[in-house]
Formats: sequence, C-alpha cells, structure tokens
Amino acid sequence: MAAPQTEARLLVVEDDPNILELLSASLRFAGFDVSTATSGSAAVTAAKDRRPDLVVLDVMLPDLDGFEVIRLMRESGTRTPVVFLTARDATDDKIRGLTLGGDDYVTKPFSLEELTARIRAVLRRTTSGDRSPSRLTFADLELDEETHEVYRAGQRVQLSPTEFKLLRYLMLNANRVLSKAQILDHVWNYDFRGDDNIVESYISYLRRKVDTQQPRLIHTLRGVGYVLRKPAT
Amino acid sequence: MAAPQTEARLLVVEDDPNILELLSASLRFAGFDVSTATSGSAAVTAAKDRRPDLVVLDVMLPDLDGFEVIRLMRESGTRTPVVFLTARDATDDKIRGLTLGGDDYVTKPFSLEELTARIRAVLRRTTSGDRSPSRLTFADLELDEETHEVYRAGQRVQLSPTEFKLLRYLMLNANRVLSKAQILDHVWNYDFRGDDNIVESYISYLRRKVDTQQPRLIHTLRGVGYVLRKPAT
DNA sequence: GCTTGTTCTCAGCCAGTCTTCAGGCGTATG
DNA sequence: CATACGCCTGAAGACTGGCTGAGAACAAGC
Repeated sequence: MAAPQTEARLLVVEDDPNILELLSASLRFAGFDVSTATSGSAAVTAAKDRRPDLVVLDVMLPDLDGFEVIRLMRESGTRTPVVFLTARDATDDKIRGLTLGGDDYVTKPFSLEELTARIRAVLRRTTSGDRSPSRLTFADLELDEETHEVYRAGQRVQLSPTEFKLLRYLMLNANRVLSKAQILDHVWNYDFRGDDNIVESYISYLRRKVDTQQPRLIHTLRGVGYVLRKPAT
Repeated sequence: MAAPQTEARLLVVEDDPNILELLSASLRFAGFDVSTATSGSAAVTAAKDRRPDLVVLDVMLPDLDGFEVIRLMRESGTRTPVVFLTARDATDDKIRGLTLGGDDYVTKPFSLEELTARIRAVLRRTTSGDRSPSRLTFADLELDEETHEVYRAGQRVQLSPTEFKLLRYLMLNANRVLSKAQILDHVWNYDFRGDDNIVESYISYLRRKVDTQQPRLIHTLRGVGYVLRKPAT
C-alpha cells in the first residue's frame, strides 16, 4: 500500500503474538518503520529509546495497562500521539476523552484499513500542523477521509461504512490490481470468516453507487482481482 | 527459463516427496538457487542458516504447520517473504491475512507457471522497492504480468487466463523450443490428466489472437514442439 | 419495543472458458 | 504415389467465475 506517511516511525505494543505479527507485517508493508513491544514496561523503554512518531497501544497488557504506559511515557516528557486498541465492549470511562489529546482508538476486531486510516489521521493532525489533505481523489472521484463524504463528478454519493472503506482502499491503491484475498484481508475485520463472495457483493454495491456513468473506473480482471483505473491507458 | 529473478535463493518446504521433487527441479531450472526442507523444524533451521530471499511453504506439514513456521522464523528476526501452498478448499480460518505482509499463496493443485509467477511477483514487490517492471516484451509483443494485459504491435488483445499463462510461458522461454509435454507440465495444473491435443488447441487460439499479422512469432517444429521467435534466424 | 439501514449468505444466471472429439490438411517416408 | 502420422481447427458440451436479487441476521436509533 502506498501510504502517504511513508517512513513514519511506529511503536506497536501488543501481547498477543498473532495480532502483533498481523500488525507489524502489514504496517511495515504499508511503509511504516515499525518496532514492537509485548509488555507495558518494554513499551516505556522502547518509547524512550526509539522516539517513535506514534504508538499503537493495546490497552489490555499483562503488566501495566495502556493508560499506565501512556502516563509513564508522558512523565518522561514524551508527547507522542497514540492510537489505542481496545475490546469492543470497553465503554470504559477511560476510553472517553482519548480523542481530546489528538489521540484515537480502534476497537478489536478491527480491519487494517480502519487502523491505518486512524494512524494516518492522527499523524496528519499532530505532525505538519494540520495542513495535509484528508481528501483522496482519483479521476472525478473524491473521498474525504475526515467527513466520510464521497463525490462522483461533483455529485454527492451516500455510502455505507463498508462501502466507504472498500472505496478508500481501492483509491489508495489506484492502478494496482487487488485480489479478492487482499481486499478481504485489508477491508474486513481480521476475524471475518466468510467467503470471497462478499467482496463481489460490495464491488457490485459500489458500482451501482459510484460507477454508473462513463468512464467506468472499477474493473474486473477475471481470475485475478479488481483495479481502479481510467480506461484506455 | 530465463527468469528475471535469476539467482534468488529459495527455500522450499514440502513434505510430499513427489511435489517437493517437482518443485525443486523446476524452480532450479527456472534459475533459482533452491534448498529444501521436509518438516517445519528443519525449515526454521534452514531459514536461519541459509537466509533465503523467499520461502515456498506448504501450510500442511507433519510437525509444525506453516503458520507456526513463519512465526518462529519471524521471532528470530527474519523478514523473509513467503509464498504459501494451500489446499483448494482451505477457506480455513488461518488463510486469512496471508497477503498482508506482501506475501501470497497458491492453492493446490497449481501449475508451475502459476507458482513461479507468484514468486516473481512477491520478489518484485519486496526486493528493491516495488518499481521493477512487471512487463515482458518480445518483438512487438508486450505482456503485463500484473494486469494481465497483452498487446501485439500496440494493439490490446484479450486473452483468457489459460491463453495468458501459455503466452507468458512462451515469452519467458523465447527462442527455446518447448515440447507439448513441457508446456503441459508447466502451464497446466500438475494433476491435469488430459490429452496433448489441448496444447494444440490453445496454440491455435493464441495464434488467432496474437499472431495473425506478420512477422509470425509462434512456430511449429513438427515432431518437436513450439517456439516463440523472430523468423529469419 | 419498532423501524431503518447494514452486513452477510445463498442461489440462479450468464458469459466466458476449458476440454474433448473428429475431420481435414500437409508433410515425411517407403 | 500412397500411406501414415502429426498438427490444425471448428463444433459442442461441461464447467466456472463473477454478478446480482432476495432475504435472513444483526445493529443502531427512535
């Protein structure tokens, strides 16, 4: 994935080895410079040593919880932004107010699209003083990551959350062929256990909503995948 | 086969001796430097010792499964890309997330063409940052491995998946005479039990689609095989 | 609670694709 | 020159991948 924030340094803190592997593999592949820690105390040390631009932090850790980790990091003067990973139910008071400091959180199970979008958004806010585009464009398609508004040829189009995530993923990877497996891996939650056909369904929905007019932008490559691109290239 | 990634070092991990033999022989012939392992634990050791550029890894192994192998390899710091071999049906839990780190998978039974194409694609993506050509050319033939687009003399030509694989195989082996048996072995799935005649059929289809104009590039050597080459040689 | 929108599954359908078969043609060989 | 063999190709039928409508399952808001 051609992430705009290429080379930003992330510290990923997560004790479940499977999820840690999932995260670090995909964030690295997305162009981030990733280091990892599997406990709260290791995280505090790593943050001091490596000075990451952003921390991805599971709130449930074996030793300290995520909020403790942040407090310790802040006490040593670091003002690193954080994206928290929390369980679905966590209506915890603690989660509240997280977004106040420019931080954000994502609930498990998340999709990688979701997480990387949040990371990008937080980095956008905190680095380079707010002055970066939250708007993706491709041909006459426009997608605003902040407001979740989508326009085709200037016309506003209403998308459901999944449709939006799928379109964003296609736009971030415009002109790149994406297999159904890749789309499933990135756009759907990591615990989704269904078949490929759901991708076909959502591609179908998207086409109906954003690709009814010429020129067609969403193309099927039979046996290979889908690609967003201008025809006749 | 004149693979672009000649000399890349592969580690092939597969417990079925027949398939292992098939794979290592043909990948060696394709120009890769191949070492092998027949169990998960042997694979981990071999990866540490030999530092391959890519691992071809059966997910069904007698001792550890493929995912365990990867995790152990990653824990010892290796960031080697992987192409997994999986059973067709395996919509299995585990298969999800495989494409996240730039890795890929091929379902059994595959064709060798399929597998080497995936290996090349993964190496292309992971080594030397993405911008290497996915385009094969021979004379006025162009074939894009990523988008599956084919041009003859600048004209776009539509090919079916099998036609595409056959042409790619011919192009990768331009100027080399290929017997029908060879073509069958490389382009068709290894469990294909059919007649040579299907190769003739597909050569015929290909000629109709990409070889209608002068100079003719696909030549028959009666009793021997086929060859892609410029005439008057 | 109910309503509304959304997610996901399922099954039917269609176009395109794969595979087989058989007849015809050309070339090599006696 | 006759024959056999290899190759080419049209036709036909089976099969498959992808698209979509219908609806069940679920969640969110009222």
